[in-house]
Amino acid sequence: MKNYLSEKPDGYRIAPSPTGYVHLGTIAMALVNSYLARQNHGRFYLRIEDTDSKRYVADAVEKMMTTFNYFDVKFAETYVQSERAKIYQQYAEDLVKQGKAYYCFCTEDDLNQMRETQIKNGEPTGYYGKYAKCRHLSPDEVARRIAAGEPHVIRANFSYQDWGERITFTDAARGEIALLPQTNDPVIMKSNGLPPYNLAHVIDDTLMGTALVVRGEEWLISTAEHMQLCDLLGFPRLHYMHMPTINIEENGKKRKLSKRKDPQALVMNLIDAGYPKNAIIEYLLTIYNSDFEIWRTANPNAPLTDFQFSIQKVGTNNPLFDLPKFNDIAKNVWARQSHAEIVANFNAWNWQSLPNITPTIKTRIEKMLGVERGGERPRKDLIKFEDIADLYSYLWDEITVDGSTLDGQMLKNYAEIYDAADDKDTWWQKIKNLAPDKPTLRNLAAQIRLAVTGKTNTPDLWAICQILGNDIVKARLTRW
RNA sequence: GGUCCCGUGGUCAAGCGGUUAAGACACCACCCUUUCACGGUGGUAUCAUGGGUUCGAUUCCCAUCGGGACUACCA
Repeated sequence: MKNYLSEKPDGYRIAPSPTGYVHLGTIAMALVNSYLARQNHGRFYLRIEDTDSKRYVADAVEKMMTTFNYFDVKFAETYVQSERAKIYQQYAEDLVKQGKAYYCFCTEDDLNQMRETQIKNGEPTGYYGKYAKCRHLSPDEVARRIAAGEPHVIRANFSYQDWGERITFTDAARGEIALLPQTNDPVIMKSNGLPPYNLAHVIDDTLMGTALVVRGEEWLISTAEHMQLCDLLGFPRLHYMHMPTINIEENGKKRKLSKRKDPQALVMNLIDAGYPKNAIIEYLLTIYNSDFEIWRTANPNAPLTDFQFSIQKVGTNNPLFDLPKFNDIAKNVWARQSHAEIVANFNAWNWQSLPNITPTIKTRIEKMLGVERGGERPRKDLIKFEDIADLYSYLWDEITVDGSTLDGQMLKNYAEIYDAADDKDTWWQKIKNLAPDKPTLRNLAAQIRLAVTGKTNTPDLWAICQILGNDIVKARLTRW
C-alpha cells in the first residue's frame, strides 16, 4: 500500500458493513463515488467494515459482491478491516504511549450506572470530566489489571488538547459546518481487539488515500469526533461530503428506508421483481444530481458514463422514495431497449416465477416483448417483468371476460373472415368493412380486443393475434 | 433534553436580491389515431409562519413552528 500520508489522496470508496444485502443507499454511494473517481482520475475502492463481530453474517461478502458485479461496480482495491486489526492496535497503543489515549476498565454496569446518575442530575451523558474515571489511572495499576486479564478498551483522551469553540469544516455538498467539539472520550479500541468505526474510518481513509469521504448524512455530527481523532493521530483532517438519505413516508412521517419494511430498500428485491438495473441507476442519479434528468432528456440514448456528476448539484434534502417516478423511469429504460436486449434480460430474470408458465407461453411472451418496439415511439407499458402475468395475461390460454358486454353474433361474423395469414393492412381493412360507420367500427374493434385479450387496452391487436395463432383467436371470438 | 442538518406544488426539484417562480413524475382536458398505445398541446397546484435588513425579498439575518439525524465496546 502506498503511503498516502505523504502523497496526495486520490481515492473514492464505499465502505459497507457485510450484512449480506446491498441497500439502495449503498448502490447510490457506489454510483456517486465511481463517478467522482472516474471524473477525477482517482481510484475507486471497496472497504469491508466488519469490525462488529456481533453482526457477522456468513457469506455476506460473497453475496454483496454478486450484487456489485450485477451492477458492474468494479473496484480497484478491496480491503477488509478485520484483517487490519494489527494496524489499528498499533496506532491505538501509540496514542496511549503519548498520553492521547488510555486504557479503560469500566464495565457495562459501570457505564450504565454512570449514565443513570448523569440523567438524574440533569447532566449530559457520556465519558467525560470527573466521570472519566480511567483517564488518570497510574501506569502501574494499568499494567497490573491488564496482567490480571481484566477486559479493557482504549479510549481517546479528548481532554488532551484544547479544540477551541468549534470544529469547522467545509462539507462538499453543504458548505461550512461548525460543530461543538466532542468532550466524551470515545472508545477507539474495543475489548475484542477491533476498533469501532471511528478509529478504523480515520486510519483507513487516511492511509488508503481517500480524497473525499462520501457518506450518509447520519454521520455529519460525528465528523467533529473524527477530526479530533485525526488531530490526535497527527493526520491531516479528511474531507467530507454528506449525502441525503432516501426516506419513505409512513403515517405522515418521514423515516429512513428500512430493509425489513420496505422491499425497495434492497436492490436485489427490485431486480427480482424484474426492474431493469439501469432504472435503479437512473433513479438514484435523479435523486443525487438534479442535473441528471435534464441531461437524460437531452441525451436519451447516451451511455450513463457520459453523464458528468456535479458535486454542486448534490441536494441537501432527504428525498422520499417515489414509486410512480421510479416506475416511469423503468418504463423508459425498457422502452429504449431493442427486442434482442429485452429478451436477453427476460431470460436472465427468473421468469420461472411467473405463474403457470410453459415453454409455449414463454415463447409468446418473448414475441410480445417485441411488439411496438424499436421505432421512434416505442410503447411504454412494461414496468417490471413480474407484472407480465397480469399485463399479458391473454397470452395464457384462459382469459376471463364479462361476456354480457359482448355482441356474440358480431364476433362470430368477424371470426368467419379472420385469417391469420392476413397482413396488418388487410386485417384492418376487413374489420373496417364490417362496420358501416365510425362508432360501429370503434365498438367492433373494442369488442374484438376484449374478446381476444380480456382487456380494453393492449399493444397492437394484430400482432397479438399473430402470436396467439389462428385457432386460439377463432376460439376466443366464437365463444360468446 | 442537548447538538447538527433540512423546510419552493401531492412527489423530486431549478432558483442563489428585481423571474410571467424552469423542468420531471402524478393528475385532468384536448389533439393525433376510423382500434390500444406512443406522441403533442394545454391546465390544476408551490416559496411553512412571524419579525427584521433593503427602494425591493423565495433568495440575506433572527425567532417560531415543522421534519430528519446523532447522542453505543453498531456501522
